[in-house]
Amino acid sequence: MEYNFIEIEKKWQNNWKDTNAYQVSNDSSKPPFYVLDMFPYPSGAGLHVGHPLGYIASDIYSRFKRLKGFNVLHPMGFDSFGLPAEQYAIETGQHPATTTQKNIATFKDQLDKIGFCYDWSREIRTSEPDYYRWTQWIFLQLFKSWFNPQSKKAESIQTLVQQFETLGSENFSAEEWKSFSKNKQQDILMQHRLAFSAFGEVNWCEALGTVLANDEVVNGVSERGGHPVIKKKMRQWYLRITDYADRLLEGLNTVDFSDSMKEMQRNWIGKSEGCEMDFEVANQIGNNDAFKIKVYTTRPDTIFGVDFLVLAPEHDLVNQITTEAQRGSINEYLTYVKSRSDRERMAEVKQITGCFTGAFATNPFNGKQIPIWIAEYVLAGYGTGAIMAVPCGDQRDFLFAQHFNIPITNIIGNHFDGTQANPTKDATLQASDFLNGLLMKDAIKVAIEKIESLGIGKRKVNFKMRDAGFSRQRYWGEPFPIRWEDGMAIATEESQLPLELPHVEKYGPGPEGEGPLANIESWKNEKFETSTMPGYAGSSWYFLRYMDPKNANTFCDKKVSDYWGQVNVYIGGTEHAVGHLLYSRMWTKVLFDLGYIGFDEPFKRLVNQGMIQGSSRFVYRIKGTNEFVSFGLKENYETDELHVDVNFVDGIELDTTAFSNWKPDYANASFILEEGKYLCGVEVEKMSKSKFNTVNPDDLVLKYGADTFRMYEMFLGPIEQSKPWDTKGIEGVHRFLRKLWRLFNDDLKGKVWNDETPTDAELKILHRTIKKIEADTENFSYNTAVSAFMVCVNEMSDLKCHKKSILEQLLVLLMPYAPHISEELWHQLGHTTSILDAAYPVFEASYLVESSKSYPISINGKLRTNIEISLAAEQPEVEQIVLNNEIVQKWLEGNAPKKIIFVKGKMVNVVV
RNA sequence: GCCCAUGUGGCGGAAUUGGUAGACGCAGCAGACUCAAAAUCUGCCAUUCGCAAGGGUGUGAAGGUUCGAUUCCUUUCGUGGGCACCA
Repeated sequence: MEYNFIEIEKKWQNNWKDTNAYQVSNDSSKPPFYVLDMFPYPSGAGLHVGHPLGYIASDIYSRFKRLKGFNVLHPMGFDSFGLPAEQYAIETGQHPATTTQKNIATFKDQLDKIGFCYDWSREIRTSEPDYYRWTQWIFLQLFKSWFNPQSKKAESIQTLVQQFETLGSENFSAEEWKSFSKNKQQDILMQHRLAFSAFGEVNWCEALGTVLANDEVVNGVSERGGHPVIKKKMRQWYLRITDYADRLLEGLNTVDFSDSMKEMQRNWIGKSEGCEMDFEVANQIGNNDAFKIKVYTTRPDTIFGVDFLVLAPEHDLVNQITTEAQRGSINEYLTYVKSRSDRERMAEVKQITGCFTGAFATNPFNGKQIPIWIAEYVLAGYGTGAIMAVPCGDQRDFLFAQHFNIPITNIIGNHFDGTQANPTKDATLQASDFLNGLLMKDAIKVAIEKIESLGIGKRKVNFKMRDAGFSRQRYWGEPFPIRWEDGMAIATEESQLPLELPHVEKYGPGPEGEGPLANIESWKNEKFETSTMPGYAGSSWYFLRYMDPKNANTFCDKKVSDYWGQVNVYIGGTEHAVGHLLYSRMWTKVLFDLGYIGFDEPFKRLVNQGMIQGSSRFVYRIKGTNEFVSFGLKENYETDELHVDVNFVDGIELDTTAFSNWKPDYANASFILEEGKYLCGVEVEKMSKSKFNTVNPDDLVLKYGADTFRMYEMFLGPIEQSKPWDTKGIEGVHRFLRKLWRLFNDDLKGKVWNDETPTDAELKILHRTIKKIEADTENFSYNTAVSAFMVCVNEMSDLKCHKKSILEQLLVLLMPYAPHISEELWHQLGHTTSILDAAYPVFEASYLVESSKSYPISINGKLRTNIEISLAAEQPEVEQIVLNNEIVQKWLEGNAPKKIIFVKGKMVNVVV
C-alpha cells in the first residue's frame, strides 16, 4: 500500500468536519488555553507561502496543548475593512463588500486545504455589522470616558462634569463652568475625552482631492499620478493613548514578549524626563509685550552652552518673530518644508537645512542674546516644537552650528575637542555660573530646581508617542456613531447601533478632502461624521469577540471572558510591533478600567514569526529592443532589469519558451545565451505579486500534501527568523513522511507493523525523541523538532523496528505537525477513536542513562582525540587516563602539562 | 537618520547555560538495483597541504577577555524589517 496523501487528507478533513472535531465549548472541566493568530487582511492576491507560516506554528501549538489536556480556543477571522479593497473599488467600480466576500472565500478555501484546527463556528469579520456594531459601541465608551490622572484610570466623563460643577479646574471656577455656554462646555470636555476630535495635519493631494497615507507619498508627490502633496490641517478624531503611556510601559513588565519587541514599544512610547523653559523674544510687529518661546529640553544642565534656538517650521510664533529683512528667505524655506514628507525630514539629516528668523531670544540666566532659527529637523509634534541648541553637547546641534557658522560656546573644557559634540553626561561643567564644578548628570536636578524657583519653567515628562489618529477620509471602514450639531459632537444612542455603512455610488473623495460619505445626501442631512475609523479599530478588540462571537447583547459576556482570560499565546509578524499591539493593549486597559473585562493586558505571551521572503529573478532587456541578455553578459549592454515570474525559472536558468508565452510583448523575444543557457539575476525581496516571486501553497499541497507542506514550512528555519523561500527542499520532508509510512506498510507486502516487544535500543531512541519533541514544541523550535523526527525515523528504519508500541507513541508526537498521516496510521494500528485526543507520551529518563562517554580531549583548546571514560570518573582518575594516552603524550613532547581542565560529562583540556 | 533584528559550507539551517563547529535536509558526485526510468538503498561532500597517517585555516571584518569564544566585550561593515492614513 502506498502513501496516498491526497485521499488520506481528504478523508480525514471530511471526518473532522463531520464530527465537529475542532468545535470548542465555553463550558469545560479542562483548563482553558487560548492560542491566537493575527487575523489576515483578505487581499485579492490570495495566500502565498509566507502567510501560513505563523498559522502552522500556532496550529501545532494548539494541537499540542489539546493533547496535553487543555480546552484550546483557536479561532480565525478576517480583518476585512481596509484601503486596498477601496482602491480596487475605485478602479473597477465593484463594491468592497463584494470583493471582500470573494477574497475571504478564497482565503478560507486555501486555509482549509492545509488542515488547520480552527473552530470556524467562531469566525468573525470586522466589516460585518454584527461585529462593527461593537466596535462602534466601544468607541462610544471611549468617547464618553476620560482618564482621571488621580486614579490613573478611565472613568465616565460624568465624573469630570461633577468635578467641574463642584470644584472647577485650574483654569476656571465651578461658577464659571456653570455660566459657560453648552458649546464651550462641550469644547472643554472634548479636551479630556479618550476619543476626541481636534485639528491635525494630513498629507493633502490637491490633484487627487484626497488625503494620503505616508506610504502613498514618495519624494513629496503622490505615488499614484505623481501630483504634489502638502500638509493640510483638518478636523480629525484621535485616541488619547498618551494618557495611558505610563501604564503601557508598566504593563510590559507583566507580559512575555521578546526583549526586542518590548524595546520597540518602549522606544515608540519614548518617555523622557526634562523640563520646559521660557525664552523671551522681542516683538517685531507691534509694541506689545515680548513673546515667550517655550522650549523642551532633557538637558537643562547645559543652559549656559545654548548658542541658538531652533523652532519647528510649523511653530505658531514663526510668523510673528521673523524680521522684515528675513521674511523673504523664511517664506522660501517654509515652502520648501511643506513639500517634504515626514520620512524625508527624518532621514536626510546629512543635508543640513535651516533659516535664520532675524530674531533673538534672551537666555534667562545670563542675558545673552541668542539667534532664533527654524529648521526641519525640529518636529512640531514633539515636545513644544522648539529646542535650545547646545552645539558642544549635541551632535545635531553641532553640525548645524558648523554649517551656518554659528559660534560655539564650550562649557565642558577639554571634554569638548571642537571637532564633534560630546553628548555624554559625565563631564564637569565650567563657565556655567551656579552649576560650575558639577558633573552634568548631577547638574540636571539642580538646574531644574533653579528654573522652577525662578518661575521660568517646570519639570516635564514627555513622550515621543502622539495621540493616535483615529479617522480616515475613506469609505471602507466603520462609520463613527457621531453626529455634528452646532459644532458639537453628539453620540448616537447605543440602542441605535450598528450605524450601518451606507452604499455609495462612487468611492472617490468628497468635497474639501472629506471622505466618500460626504457625497451621500441623506448622510449629510443627518449630520453624521463623514470620515470612518482606521484599519486598526476592528483589530483592537477582536480577540475578545472570538470568546463569545454570537452574543447579541454585549461585545463579550464578562463570565465568558473571565473563563478564557488573556490570550495565552499570540502569534504574528513584527510589522505590528508598535501599531496594532499598542492600540489593542490600550483598548483592553480602558475596557478593564470601565469594568467590562477582568484583565488589563490582552496577550500574555507573544511569538513573532519572521517573514518568508521571496527570491526574485530578473531578466535583462537591451534598451529599446526586445532582446534579452543573460546575466553574465549584461555588462556589455545597456539594459533594463525586469522581474520575471519565478515559476519560469529552474534555479537561475530561465525557461525561455515559458517566458515567451508569458506576455504578448515577449512572444518574439530573442535571447543572448551564455553556454547555451539564459541565466537570471537573483535578489531576495518581500514576497509580493508585483515582484512575480510568490509561490502558491495550493500547488504544493496538491503535489506533496498538506502534511509535507506544514512540516516543510516549519523545517525552513527558526520561526522568528526571516528566510527566503526555496521550493526545492520540500522533497526531503516528503521523503521523510514516505519513510515513516514504510515503517507501517510495505508497497508490496502491505501491513508490516507488529506487536513485538521493543528492545532497549528502540526505547532509548523513542524516549530521546519524546524528550526533544516535547521541549522543542513548547519552545516553538519547530525546525529542530522536524529534524528530530527525521533522526528518529532514520534510526527506526535502520533497526527495522515495526513495533506498534513504539510507533503509536511516535504518531502522537507527530500529530500536531502532520495530523492527516498520523490519524490515518493511528487507525491502521487498530484505534477507533481520533488521535486528536490521544494521551501524550510520557518521557522516562531511565531509558537514557549512560555509564560512559567518549570525552573530547583538547590540547591547548584544540581537539586532538576522543577517549571513552566512565561518567563516574573524577578528575585524578581522568588525568591518569588522559596522560597515559599515546596521542596526548605525542603533543606533550615529554613536558609536564601546566594544567588539566576537566568538566565532568563535557570535555578535557590539557594546557601545555 | 532613528529603532529592532540578523550575518556559520554551493543553499536552508544545527550547536539548551562559554566546552567535539557544520546535526537534519536540499543540491552535487560516485555506486547498487533496473532493459530503461521512477522509487529505494549505500558511500562521499567547509577549505587547503598530503598517496596516507596527519597537519594548517575557518562562524561578515578588526581587536579584546578566557585553559577554551559561533556564544561575552569594544569598534566596524553588509543585509532585512519598522518609523504613526498599508494592514
